[in-house]
Amino acid sequence: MSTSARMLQLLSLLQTHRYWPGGELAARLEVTPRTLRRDIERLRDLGYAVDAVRGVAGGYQLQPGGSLPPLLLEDDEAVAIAVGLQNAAAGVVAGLEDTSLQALTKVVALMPPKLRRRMEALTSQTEPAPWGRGPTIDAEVLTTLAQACRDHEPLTFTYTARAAEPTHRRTEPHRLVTLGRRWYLVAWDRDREDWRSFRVDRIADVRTSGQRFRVRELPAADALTFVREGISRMPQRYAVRVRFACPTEQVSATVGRWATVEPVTPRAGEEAACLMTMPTETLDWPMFALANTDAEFTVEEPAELREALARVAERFSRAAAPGA
Amino acid sequence: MSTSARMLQLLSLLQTHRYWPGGELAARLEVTPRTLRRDIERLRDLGYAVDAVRGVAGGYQLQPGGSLPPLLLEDDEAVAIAVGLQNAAAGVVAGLEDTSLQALTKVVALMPPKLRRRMEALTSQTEPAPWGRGPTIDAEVLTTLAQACRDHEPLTFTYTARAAEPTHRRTEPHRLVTLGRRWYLVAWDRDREDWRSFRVDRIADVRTSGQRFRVRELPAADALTFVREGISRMPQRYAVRVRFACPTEQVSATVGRWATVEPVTPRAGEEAACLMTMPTETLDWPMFALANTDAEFTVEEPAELREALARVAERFSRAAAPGA
DNA sequence: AGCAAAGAGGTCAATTCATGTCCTCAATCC
DNA sequence: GGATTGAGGACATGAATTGACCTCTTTGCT
Repeated sequence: MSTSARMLQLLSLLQTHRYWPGGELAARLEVTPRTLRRDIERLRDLGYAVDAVRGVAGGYQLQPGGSLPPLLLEDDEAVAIAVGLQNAAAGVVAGLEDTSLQALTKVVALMPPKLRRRMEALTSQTEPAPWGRGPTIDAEVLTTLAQACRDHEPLTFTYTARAAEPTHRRTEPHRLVTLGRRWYLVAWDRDREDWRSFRVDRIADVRTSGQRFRVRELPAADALTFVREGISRMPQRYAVRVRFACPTEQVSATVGRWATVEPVTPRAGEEAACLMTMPTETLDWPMFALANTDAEFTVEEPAELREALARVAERFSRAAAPGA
Repeated sequence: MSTSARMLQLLSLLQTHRYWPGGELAARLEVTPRTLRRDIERLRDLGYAVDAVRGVAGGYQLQPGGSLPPLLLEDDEAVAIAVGLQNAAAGVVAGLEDTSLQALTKVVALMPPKLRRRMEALTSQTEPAPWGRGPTIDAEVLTTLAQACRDHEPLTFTYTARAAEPTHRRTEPHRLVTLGRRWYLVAWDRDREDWRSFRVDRIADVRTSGQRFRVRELPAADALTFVREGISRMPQRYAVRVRFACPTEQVSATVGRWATVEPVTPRAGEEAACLMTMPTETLDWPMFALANTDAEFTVEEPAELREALARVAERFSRAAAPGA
């Protein structure tokens, strides 16, 4: 085995176990202990913190150092990472979408096909968050887009705008942005000769040509504002406003960060009161929040929520009726 | 620079961009193009699929090959991976807890302290799943335990059993198991001289001595059964059973994999019917499911759910009342 | 069609590097 | 104190690496 290959293997071995007796490492690498010591020295020169314990039952271990060493992952671990990152990119971990996507792109781009298939299989059976994260995105599509943006490769895909026939698009991808649990691709449409933003979950059959294009300048402050401006002209979602007759904490404990809760002045006979504001696309999740806060409330907006509540109340009382 | 270091750097460069003109790579590595070609050849010999595009504007790119190359991650990416994995280990992605933990252990063990701090900071502000995943676990505790189990290192920690004073424990960790969104450590308690299972979220102040111990044999088929036997003597949760007057698909679309839904024979006047069975600790989530399936249903078990439904129905109808 | 750019790769000589052997020293545990 | 295990210097041998120079092929551009 060549020296470089051996160094990689040594790093890999050091990552799987905490302690490695020098003799055992030397045997695994099929070199003399002296050479092993030299290899360890080389690793140290490269900046990796290899600790050694002397004496009986001594050995080597890889310590956290100044920088992260190259990670040598087992197949299963790589799949776990990909699935975890996909979740994170989908917005489960707020604020880390971009970075997660970046890491995901790197991992997916290098994953052998069999691992990719395993990942796909696992993702499809992953439960989407109960409050409806919206349509699931395909990791492969997303990472392909990210890569094309990064490397300025032209993209073609079919796009199915809502309530419309699928259309074929030839684009120069510019950037991916995430906005309210959704991913959008900002790209120059070569046929329409204009900038467009595409919802990633409506993109399919992505193909890169392998070419590269010259970057154009986006006629907006940045990609995010471009998308936001485009969306603001779209039909609006719900803007839920609910008034609770209980302290702020009780509500925010349930709805967490997805809604803003502010205290308001309580009316006569109330201990405390607060107002929950929550932009949302579906009414499931606000209803869940309402069910779980054990407090009286009134719906200020929207009327649809009031109707939905009435329907649920009826079904629930029928189900809870003793005769049922 | 040594050859091995250069190979690692080359791999790293190839991972950051898709295309690299050979000349640029050679310049970065401070070698002649000929040597670069030889390095590329070496990488190929190591099993990495380096593609090349010839001709004008040609270059190299790293393709997915037979195995995953050593991942060279940026700091941010590593943090994103750690956070994503922690989520996955916490049970967001069912069925991947073990592997995620394994990968997380590897990443955390090698993360420089500054990254670890960034990870901790991010995790703490991560929103726990809305339906209550239970107490959050500390990634560092969890990975330390995992490492100690793997490497047979004695562990000491303080354990706070429920409604009891914290106690100091000296243990020989055996295995971590996950059961119903919780992590348990199965370990030999050196002071009590017996096997115990500890809930990880109640463990604090973990310390490893760096020693190693001789493994004992667990008096059970495996660690999972050991924990399960211990838990089965604990107070029971709810076993929800609800009958819907709608097709199976309509229900399973909402509750997904957290509940089993089986078709049952419909009564007179019903199109279809099914039975949902769902073991749970809190009633929030089944209520959410019930609200979202747009179908009539009856609660067979437990009585508490019926009562909770009645309470919610009342509050909801009050809130939906026109006078409100 | 022809040309320039860029990768593939053979050959060779000079040089560098890696290896194993043998040695002494320094911790560490029993 | 002795055994074990890592650290590391010295040295001879042999293998690997490098750069220079060359030819060939592919590709895009004019």
